[in-house]
Amino acid sequence: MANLADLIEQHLKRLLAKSESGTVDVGRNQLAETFSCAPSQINYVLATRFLLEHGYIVETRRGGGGYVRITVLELDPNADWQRLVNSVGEAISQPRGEAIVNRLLRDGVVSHREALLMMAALGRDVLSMKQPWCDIVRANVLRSMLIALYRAKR
Amino acid sequence: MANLADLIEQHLKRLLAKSESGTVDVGRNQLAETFSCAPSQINYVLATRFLLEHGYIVETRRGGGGYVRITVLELDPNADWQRLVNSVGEAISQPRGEAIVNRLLRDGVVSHREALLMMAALGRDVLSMKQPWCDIVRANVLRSMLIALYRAKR
DNA sequence: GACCTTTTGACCTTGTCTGACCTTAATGTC
DNA sequence: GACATTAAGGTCAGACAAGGTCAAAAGGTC
Repeated sequence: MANLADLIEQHLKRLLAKSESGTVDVGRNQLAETFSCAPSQINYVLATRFLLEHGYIVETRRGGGGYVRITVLELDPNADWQRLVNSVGEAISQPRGEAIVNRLLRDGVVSHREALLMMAALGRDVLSMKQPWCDIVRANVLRSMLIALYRAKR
Repeated sequence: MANLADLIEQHLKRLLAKSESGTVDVGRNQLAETFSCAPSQINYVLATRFLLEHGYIVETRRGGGGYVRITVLELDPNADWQRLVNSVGEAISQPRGEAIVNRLLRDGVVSHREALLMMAALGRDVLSMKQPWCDIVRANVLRSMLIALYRAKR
């Protein structure tokens, strides 16, 4: 438990816990400097510990004034959302994706227009690829949209 | 958000929001003076944030009494769909895709939630592929969503 | 020793900012 | 009116400031 990646992970999670907004901005190079490591080490930590599946959103920007922004999603493990997001899985077919959207529509979670928008993004011909990839990308898109809705909930 | 270009962008957008006519006239050198930067920095901001695809028209005039005039170009949701869909093209980068969505939001064509939904579907890591394909799929997704919105109009 | 995780370094891409030099328009002078 | 002067804005290459990627080396674990 004494490796760098764990230390950096803890550091970031402490920062997140302290922040009101559930968001921290850090500089990749600066953070690497603090921990005396290669900048790409920061990417490793982000890629292994701050995945969407773990309830984090990482956004970055390059160039002057660039940053790494981490946002924590307070996912309630009992909430229907969590189950919903899990139900998407690694890959999902078009009919199963549409079924999820239809249920959201029926339950009044999304509007008619929102449902149309989601359907439009899940179409087979839209994600014009061969089998396994098509379903994987569809799962990514759907999961990402579900999380966006969840975030918009407040 | 600590870079000059963003500050100047915000400044100009505030001016535009305050203006009745949806137009502002500024002096390039004077503005550069205000922000203590090179005049060409102003051109950089105009070229990266006030393009036609962002919904702005920039006109300038040189010589004595010269000016930079920025006009907000409002999207007409009944007429501009064709052009909008065409502007997506065969392939589109994430920033350009987001610019289109931002414009839809700005002009009240989509709601906040709808915009979030669209953004969620356009993310880099969501369409987890390498270059040209990533942009091609993003274009398909965005085009499909625009068409869905258009159809929902009736 | 096979396998997984961590760490680094070389090289890449994107975004910002400046400075030197260019073009155009208005105004003043003869 | 011709010409010079002055007052704008335009262009572009290049420096600078981030973050991204990937493969290979190093370190742990069983």
